[in-house]
Amino acid sequence: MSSTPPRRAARKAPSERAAEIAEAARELALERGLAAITLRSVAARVGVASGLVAHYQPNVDALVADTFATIVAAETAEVAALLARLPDPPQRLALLLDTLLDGARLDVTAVWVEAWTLGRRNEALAASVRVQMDAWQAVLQDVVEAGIATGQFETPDAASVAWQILGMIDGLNAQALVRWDGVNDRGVHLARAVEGMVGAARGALVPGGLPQT
Amino acid sequence: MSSTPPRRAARKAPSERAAEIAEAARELALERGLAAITLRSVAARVGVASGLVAHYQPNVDALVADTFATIVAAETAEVAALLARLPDPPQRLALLLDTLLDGARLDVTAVWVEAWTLGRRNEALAASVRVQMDAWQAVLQDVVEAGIATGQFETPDAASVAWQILGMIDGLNAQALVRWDGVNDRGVHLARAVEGMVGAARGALVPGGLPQT
DNA sequence: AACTCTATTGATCACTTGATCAATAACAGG
DNA sequence: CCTGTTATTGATCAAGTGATCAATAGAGTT
Repeated sequence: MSSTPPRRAARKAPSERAAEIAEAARELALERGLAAITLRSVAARVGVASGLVAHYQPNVDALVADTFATIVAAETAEVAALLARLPDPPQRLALLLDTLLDGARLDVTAVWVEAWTLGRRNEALAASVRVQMDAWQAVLQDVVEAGIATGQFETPDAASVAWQILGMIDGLNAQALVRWDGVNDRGVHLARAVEGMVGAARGALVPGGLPQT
Repeated sequence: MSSTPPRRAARKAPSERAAEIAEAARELALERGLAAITLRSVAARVGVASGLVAHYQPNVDALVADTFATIVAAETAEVAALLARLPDPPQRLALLLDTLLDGARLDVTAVWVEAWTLGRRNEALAASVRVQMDAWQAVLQDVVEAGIATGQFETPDAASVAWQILGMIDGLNAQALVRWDGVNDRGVHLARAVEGMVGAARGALVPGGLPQT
């Protein structure tokens, strides 16, 4: 019948507590957005006083920026790891498009979109956004350049094309955030568009590999 | 040497004052974002007491939603009017892409992106966003269908392609909001991608009309 | 000129936020 | 067993928010 268990949180090693705080902030961001990260909300989730959260971060802006970076870097690494297993550049690109459009990461997309806006008033976050965008672009550029090397792609400016593809993916995902219905064959349309941009053969990027049963 | 001019704002017709408030909110949104719309900030800009702003709107959420709609509807109408002067569908589509990517409307893009996020907590705004997205999509679908009618485009699903193009434009513009550099030939790449999606002839959508001097 | 309607005020309330800091208590090392 | 370090607390501050409403005063009508 003990109503409120222990009144004081167990003392932990700084690194451990810092990790708990980071994890709580991450969950909050994915569930309710970056704007839901406040000293009190994070503290409550960890089960700790608000002052402790402040103790571990110079300010809230930094916590938001770090949280954004953590979430997005994990996504980038995850997708990059997926791609690394496929040797063929067109297959890699097809898998990338397919994976990013499958709707399984809409919570991350919401974080991206929010970061674009919040970055206007949070310089640390803005810097983080630029870093993470560069990382994504690098992943894409790698694939495009690999395809050029094998002769399966042809484009004079892999970097620009990579940026372009990234922008398209972001836009389509942001759209999916607001409007699910109305758009059919998102993957197919995008694949077709990207084929044109990288100079791949028609159908080379069709998601499911070979069409038809 | 009169320090504070008139202490009380001149009494005006409700419709006139409402228009002033709407205009002030619009300017604030374009300059500092939708989040900068508060009872006090709008009131200060109009030169009026905060209570008066509240008097003209049921709540702040509604003012934000209305402001968003005003800004975006004006953009849509402006671009639609531009297009109406060109008879040829490929030319219309090329002009549309070129216009939306020219960077002259980045403030509006910022409002769009912010609305996607704020819509999560402001139902009126979310509804407004859906309406305005539909309006944009309709403009695009019109052009695509016109091209199909003349035989210059060929695609089985004009509606989906229109959504897709819209998503791509939004994404590229959002990207430009954060990163200006690094991306060359945005218009050309997008034109190439869209040509593929609508089934237009290669080069049919190149911005400047005929390439080369 | 008196009157009525209502646009306008601005003080006020309840809340939320980030930040600060003296006080407390748990742990480690001597 | 003591003692010093520091993780942790929670009250507190100032700032900002949306909303409310009695009081005020301007303008049109009679």
